[in-house]
Amino acid sequence: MLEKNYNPKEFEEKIYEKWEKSGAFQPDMRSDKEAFSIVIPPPNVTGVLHMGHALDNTLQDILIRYNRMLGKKVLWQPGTDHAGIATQMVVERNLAKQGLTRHDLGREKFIETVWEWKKQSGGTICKQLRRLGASCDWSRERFTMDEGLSRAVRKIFVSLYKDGLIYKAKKLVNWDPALETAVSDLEVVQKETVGKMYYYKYPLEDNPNEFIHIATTRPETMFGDTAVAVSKDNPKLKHLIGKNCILPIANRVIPIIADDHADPEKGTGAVKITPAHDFNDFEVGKRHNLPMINILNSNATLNENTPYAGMTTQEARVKTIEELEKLGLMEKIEDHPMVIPYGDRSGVVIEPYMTDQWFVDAPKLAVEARRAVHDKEMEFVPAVYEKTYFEWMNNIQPWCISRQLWWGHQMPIWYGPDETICEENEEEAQAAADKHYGKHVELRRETDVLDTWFSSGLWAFSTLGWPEATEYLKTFYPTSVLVTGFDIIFFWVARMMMMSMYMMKRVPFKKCYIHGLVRDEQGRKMSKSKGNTVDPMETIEKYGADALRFFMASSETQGRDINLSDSRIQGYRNFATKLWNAARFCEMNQCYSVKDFDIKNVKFPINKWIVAKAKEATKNVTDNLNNYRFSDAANAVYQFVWGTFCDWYIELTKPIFYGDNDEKINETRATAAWVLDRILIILHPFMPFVTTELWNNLTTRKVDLIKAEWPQHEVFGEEDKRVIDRAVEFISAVRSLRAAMNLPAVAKLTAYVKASDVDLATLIAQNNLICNLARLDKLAPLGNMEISKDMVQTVCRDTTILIPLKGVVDFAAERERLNKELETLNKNLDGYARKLNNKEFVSKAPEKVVAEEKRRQAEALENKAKVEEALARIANF
RNA sequence: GGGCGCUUAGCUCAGCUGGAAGAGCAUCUCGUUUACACCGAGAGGGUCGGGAGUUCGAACCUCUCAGCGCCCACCA
Repeated sequence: MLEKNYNPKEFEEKIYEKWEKSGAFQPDMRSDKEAFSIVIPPPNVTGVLHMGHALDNTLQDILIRYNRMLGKKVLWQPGTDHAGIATQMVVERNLAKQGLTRHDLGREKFIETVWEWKKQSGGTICKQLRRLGASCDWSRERFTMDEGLSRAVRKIFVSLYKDGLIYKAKKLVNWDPALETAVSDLEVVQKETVGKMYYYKYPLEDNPNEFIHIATTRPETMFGDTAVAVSKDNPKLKHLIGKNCILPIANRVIPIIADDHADPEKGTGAVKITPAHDFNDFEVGKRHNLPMINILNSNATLNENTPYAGMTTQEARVKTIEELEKLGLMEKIEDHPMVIPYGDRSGVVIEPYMTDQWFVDAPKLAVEARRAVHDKEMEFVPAVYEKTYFEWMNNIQPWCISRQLWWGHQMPIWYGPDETICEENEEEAQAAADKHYGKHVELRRETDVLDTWFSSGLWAFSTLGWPEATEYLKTFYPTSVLVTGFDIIFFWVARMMMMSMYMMKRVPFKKCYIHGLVRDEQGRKMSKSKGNTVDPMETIEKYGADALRFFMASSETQGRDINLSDSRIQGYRNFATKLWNAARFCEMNQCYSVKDFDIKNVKFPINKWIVAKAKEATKNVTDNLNNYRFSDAANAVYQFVWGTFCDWYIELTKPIFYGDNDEKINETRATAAWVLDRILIILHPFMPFVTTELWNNLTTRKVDLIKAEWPQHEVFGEEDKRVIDRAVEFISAVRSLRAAMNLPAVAKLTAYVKASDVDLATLIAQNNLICNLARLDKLAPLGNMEISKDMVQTVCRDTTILIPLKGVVDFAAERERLNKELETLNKNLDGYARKLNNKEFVSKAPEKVVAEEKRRQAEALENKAKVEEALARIANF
């Protein structure tokens, strides 16, 4: 017996354990069925589940479960990411609590500590994914720093290097002074701020009483100035080109050069050039072969190339201004709106910084990655995201992949006395070096590690065993679909495309489903600092994982952000309760007691009706899932379960179950059980827990629900829905009339019906059902009976329903009701007439549309006549 | 500056190929019934941001105006 109440806590975790233990998540490799695979976007190994994960993984699990039920060979490949910067930061923060830095430990010991930390806290998010119901094949769990994946990283690195697609260069890069590492363009976030614009002047060398006027937001960088630029088209300043000026404080002579970077309209028209600390100036410096003076230490304090060595940039700025004022060179300071780059992890100001770094030739790799999407080898869903993808790929810059961190894949680069060697391991590197030099030489390994996204870029094939030609790789690559958020398109999707096209010559996934962000109830972005985050674990605790999942699915309309809504999640918990109670109803009525009943043989109208509706709902869910229309799919099940099965079918079965027609009872029991099973099947991908619990408790089963067959190509005929559809409409019409007339539910009424012979017969045949649900004691043909003024009337299609009220009719109210009805009818009739009198409409619109319009007009005319009749009847009361 | 979206019921949002405007929540009225009050029945509520155009027909296509948002680049 089912418990009286739906209580997800009772069974969700138990069910999951059973699934996992039974190997239900593992593909049957012996099967020759079509393969379906998804690689999970690997969460940070030390991360905890947030609502974004809940959405992302719910969608994946729906696709995985659906395809598994379709009988495919299904793999959901799970794993975690070492998340270089993020993880290193966490561990360093922990060390800081003990007053230690990573340097106190040294590289080796520090890395050991990180592994230790990973061991401790690394499992959290995977446990949480289990709680959500994610049916990943955990036996294949991978980690981006696993031996196998590390080997893949080294192999592809060497390959790229030898193909000239990885190179080292001294370039200006984004430098994070807190982490003391280079970061990529994508890891820099630009923030609007109100800063200051400083106007001051540099004296000319040949006449110190003449000046060139400068405007800058960063006066402290002047010690790195190696020129001042003006535009050759600047009539006011071009006479200065070729002269020199004196850099105050430093007292260094620098040239005034002509360069179009200097916009006559901006600032003073003259711009100081600091090639080592500004991306534009760097380009100018290259054009004019200017010296590049680095003025910063790696922690962004000023270095000995400046008079203010050791000061922070802020301190140096204050000092510089003071000095300039003393020298009488300072002119004015204005507020100035500007954008300042911050590190997305560290949150500190990013400095353009000249260092040796390693780059991937992304522009070259982008060519194939672009083509594959262009040729639809990989398709974005929704398709608009390919515009974002192309836009970025078309403007792609070399990708800085070296990080001056300790936690990550150390680059497989060794330096000999004057040679750089790239091999997969030390032995090979040594051998190559020895051969090159003709003797044994000492090698020094590059200390930089790789950007985390380098190894994630290989995820689609490295997790499947590459570089080995494994069975899994052969079977599941390319994967079927990648599900991720739009914020990851550049970081990950694009990199995976480039890496996969380069190494595998095939796309990593055939489809890429992009979803939006989960926001808070007011549509604001969730963030810890705002304090508006909601922990999915708490939601699951409160409403169950199924409710949260269903919320995610039903809210997911392609590509749009989702606003979290507690009331909606609660609503889906209620939905699960509703289903639970419907199942209890079936249980109480011994629906599962009927053996050997073939659903193809149903005879009775309500059963034929619900079978047809169930098939319709199934098709609806199937079609929508096939098109990644999660909300439509979820809503189709919801609507069928609650709106059709519970609200109508169960109500319709009651008079049968409470009656004494055994044949009817038996067939209805069997049908109810069949429909409930069908519901459990099509709802399972969305709500795997409650459906499984019910599946297992209602009767003994030959198959587990997780592997139950998804109904496809059903051969039995299209059952007649018309009879019950008519009854439903009829009942609704009577109920509506009762409510409008304020008739108490206890009052049993008689309804007389005027309709065509066919309709009449149809309705009378369902007499029992209709009377029960519409609270009538009698349903009879009007026949030749005279319509009295005491009858209230309503129309439903071409059927007129008349209910005698024996003196209780409030004629004024009734007149008002009828008049209102008449008004609507007239309005509609105007519309029909306007259309049908329009010759163009009649001649140009498809025949079907015209016919439908005519039918509506005829029906409305008929109804109008009936209403007018009724009004006439009570005119004098 | 470049790109991409959004504006539909009080709220949050659906509406896929143009053919009588939908859901959930909220609101109002009423509740006979052992599946369910985490419930049932009924109802109200929309010039589909403004304007113009294409079309027999526009929430949907085109143009335009207004407001909002996101991404990328840049601002001495």
